[in-house]
Amino acid sequence: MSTAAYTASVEDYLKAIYELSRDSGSAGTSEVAARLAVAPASVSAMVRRLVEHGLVSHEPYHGLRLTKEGRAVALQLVRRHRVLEAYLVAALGYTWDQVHDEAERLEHAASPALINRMAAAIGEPAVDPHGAPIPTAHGKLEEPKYRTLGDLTAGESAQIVRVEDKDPELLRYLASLRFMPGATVSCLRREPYEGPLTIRVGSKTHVIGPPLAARIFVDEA
Amino acid sequence: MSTAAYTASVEDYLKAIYELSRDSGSAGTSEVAARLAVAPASVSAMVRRLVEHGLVSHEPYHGLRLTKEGRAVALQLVRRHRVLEAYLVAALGYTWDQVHDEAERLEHAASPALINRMAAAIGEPAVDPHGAPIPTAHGKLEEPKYRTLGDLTAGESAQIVRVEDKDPELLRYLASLRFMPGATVSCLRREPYEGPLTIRVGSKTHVIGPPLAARIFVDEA
DNA sequence: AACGTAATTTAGACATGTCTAGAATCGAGC
DNA sequence: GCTCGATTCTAGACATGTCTAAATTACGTT
Repeated sequence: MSTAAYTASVEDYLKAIYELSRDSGSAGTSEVAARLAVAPASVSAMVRRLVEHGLVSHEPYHGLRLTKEGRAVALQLVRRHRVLEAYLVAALGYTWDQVHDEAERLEHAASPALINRMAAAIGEPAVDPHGAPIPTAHGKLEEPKYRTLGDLTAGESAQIVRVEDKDPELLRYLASLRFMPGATVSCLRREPYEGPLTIRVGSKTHVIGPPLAARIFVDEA
Repeated sequence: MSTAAYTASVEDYLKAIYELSRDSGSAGTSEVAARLAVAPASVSAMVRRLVEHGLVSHEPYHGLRLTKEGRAVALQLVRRHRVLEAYLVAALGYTWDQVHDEAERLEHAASPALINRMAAAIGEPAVDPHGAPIPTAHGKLEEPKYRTLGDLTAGESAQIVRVEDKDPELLRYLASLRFMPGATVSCLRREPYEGPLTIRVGSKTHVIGPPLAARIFVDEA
């Protein structure tokens, strides 16, 4: 519980650990260091404090896990971030490649009340502009594991539901291809040996490589 | 010029010095300390750094002045603060007593681009919800010195143009009296020896003391 | 089972911004 | 012109969050 106010750094570490351990269950020191662009030693130092505050459990040399409290803090930050992104696009005319950095700064300063007002003003969206689901004010979040565009077999159709959100250049490229959440796509061809995929979206076809295809998430059409 | 990014603390000090020296020409160490709720020694330490960065000039024991660069930074912060206040009221349904604290946190995180979008979205207001003028994106600000409600002579009428903005309780009280920018007021009576003033606004009359009257600014009706 | 590499942690340093305690300075009143 | 009280500055300490360099641990390979 606790309404303790944590520093921006503490929140950033918790969010990083949350996102890294979402798939693998736990996060490694240098993974966290890489994501936050700090030295591994800095992570060790911070982790000591996070453990003291009961936000993280740490088995030395074997990884980090969030406690219940740590996860709650992380989810509130994720909510603030995603609501801000959605609001900037829906209410202030931002494009989806411009919102990540702005939200990254605002998320530490915006009060929960402001976030709730913003969410209400744009109709309580369920996902952010990149298709990432928004936790509720009570910290509930369902984050389905989708297949990626690279998992489609030739001839298969699907709907784009989410894309990776951190790289503005990637987002501009995807927008130019109309590879955006809601779009229906068909896999026309798959070249063998990890070769390129031919994808149709609308009336256009594009050839993309597997690394890009792995960053685009799809669901049943 | 310089697009150097200053820390939130540095910006806060510059804003405090700006606001304190606006009237008196220069600001004292303990005035700044009181406004920022820090010890005078902390101000001395910070001032040393501000001088090194060319943001403040300091004649030891005799006060602080902003340099051109320091004033530019302060004015940008003032702009961010006042645009945020105006936006929260106009676009998100905040009341004028709720916006100061929220804006105080957001002002350090909001980019100039966001501020400009917010200002555009609500029609480029000239003043914030308390009547304080908003500096332009280029840092131009005209801050007239108004008379106060306490300066009115009996029988005189005027228009409220601005009120002090930092005390939420005061703002709620003023709102309950309809003492808000735009309202036309008449001074019906002034009791002698710093006595209370009888003020009419709309169809109602209120009796207020000189300390309160001094915090309400008026102009020709 | 021992080795070597990679990951992790510890040790010690630094920058920022804060504090308390005490020294220096100013200026008003005598 | 001197003294006293208030203001301001300096000195030294501490908390947070970061770094580099060096020590430690884990684990796959041999």
